Amino acid sequence: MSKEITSRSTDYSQWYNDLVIKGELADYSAVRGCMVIKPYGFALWENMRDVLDKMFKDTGHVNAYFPLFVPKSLFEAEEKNAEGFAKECAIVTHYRLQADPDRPGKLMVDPTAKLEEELVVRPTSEAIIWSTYKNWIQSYRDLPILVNQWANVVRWEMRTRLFLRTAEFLWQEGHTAHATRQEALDETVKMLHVYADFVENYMAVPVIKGIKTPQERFAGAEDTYCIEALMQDGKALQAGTSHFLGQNFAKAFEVKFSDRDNKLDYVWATSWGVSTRLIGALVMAHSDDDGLVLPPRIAPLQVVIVPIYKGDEQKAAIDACVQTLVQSLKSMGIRVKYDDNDNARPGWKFAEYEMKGVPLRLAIGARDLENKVVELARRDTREKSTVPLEGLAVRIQQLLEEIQQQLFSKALAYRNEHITPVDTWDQFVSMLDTKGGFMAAHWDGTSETEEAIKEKTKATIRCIPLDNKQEAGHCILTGKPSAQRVLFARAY
RNA sequence: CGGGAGGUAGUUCAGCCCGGUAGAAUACCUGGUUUGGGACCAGGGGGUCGCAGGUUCGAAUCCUGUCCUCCCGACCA
Repeated sequence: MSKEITSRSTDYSQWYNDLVIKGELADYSAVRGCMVIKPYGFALWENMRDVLDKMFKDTGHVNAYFPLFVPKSLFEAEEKNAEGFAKECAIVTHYRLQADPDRPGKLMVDPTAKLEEELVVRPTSEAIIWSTYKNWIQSYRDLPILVNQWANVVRWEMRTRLFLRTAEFLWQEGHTAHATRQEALDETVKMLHVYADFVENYMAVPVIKGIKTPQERFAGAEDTYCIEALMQDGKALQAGTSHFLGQNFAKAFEVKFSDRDNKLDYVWATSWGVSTRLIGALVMAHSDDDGLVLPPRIAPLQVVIVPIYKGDEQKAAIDACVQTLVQSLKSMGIRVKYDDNDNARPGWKFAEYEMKGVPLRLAIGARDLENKVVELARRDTREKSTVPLEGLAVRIQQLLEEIQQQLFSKALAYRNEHITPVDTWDQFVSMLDTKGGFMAAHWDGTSETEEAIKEKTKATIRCIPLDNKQEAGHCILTGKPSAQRVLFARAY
């Protein structure tokens, strides 16, 4: 039919696009590199956002909102940060349009409405936020500041991909200010763990927690911590980052505080973020050639019920039975939909909800009603079974939990199988090409070698895992001594 | 930004080479029969052919420009 999906083996990229478009997560838009997030995709984002937001609040953070625009002079204050983002900034230079005298009915930029100072559309908000924190902080009593903002940002990427890299995307960015280096470091690591907790336990995507090399570090950070996930095509995806910013932004924006001994010092900072890119990770981690597979804890719909009937009489009997079931499911907090739309037949609905990744599907017909059973189908395993109506709601609740665990276990097994220790250059190259995934390899610790490896293989160091095992060895490229293995992969 | 492909009905596409007033499937609307894996019959509506210029008696078709998308590459906290 018109909704066929390209298989992963035929064309992985096209498969991904098909899922996003045909699964109705998002659409292309009239704006280069920008997508429309459709209601189903946005419902998914809302679920993710709500869980994360609660986690942030449970760890003492509060939400605020800062402007979309950053005056250029503020933006350039922290030089490394500005330099890192300069190539992908959208700039507002004018504030008015006027009728175009040469083209009736058309508009042109009013050349007299040029801004004194250009405004940068935020690619990240450190600058505007730290220029504000300057006014909020005078004493150690004003610290810490633990603020998060849910916002959109713009990065003018050369090549975009739905969810994975769009010119505009939604995210949250935490920006915290602390009195001591240690406190800021603790916060950086704490939020990394929050992210890992969320991605693993709600999205069912296993991640490796680690530190970026200087080469891959956030512009303006002293250290960048990250969580790295593995996709089904063997490429890695950076799923979230948490940055220890040191005193860089405090110095750039002159944010000082008096400590207990009345000595002035610069404030210590962190920032951390995850974005709608996580949806891309989710899609690529679990889905199959029949469509999306969504983990129950964040699936917009957890259960769909499809009636099968001949005539109004049967329909009415099924309605009555389903109504009770729906009520008990809803009372347990389960997101359920009874799809009794008469325009689509059962087979069509089955295919549709499989495409959309609904974890559980119930089919109930007159035959089932007589036997007091329903047909229960799992999206993840495609298993179908006939189960009694008696105690169904509880069983569904358990099953959703089981599916959640199963998805994680499966993804974890795949991920673990794809961390390959390699000891020679030939092995490194051939495993990258044939198997993919992470290569655990020795590296001499220099940016030059890292760059050379990237140039030769397109593989980058995804991270140095936290609590990494120390082990003497030799760099796979240069043969120089190395104290530990780091994780290389080709990445999105 | 470089290379390749593409934009025609809501959607997927044919028509373009060789200019002559726009087509299929599907979706949609109406009525009926249906309903346990993407139903069937009958009738019906829907497109200034991405946009802007140009050539021509005449442009979906030829030419120029421009916008948007996809794939590969470069770039990318």
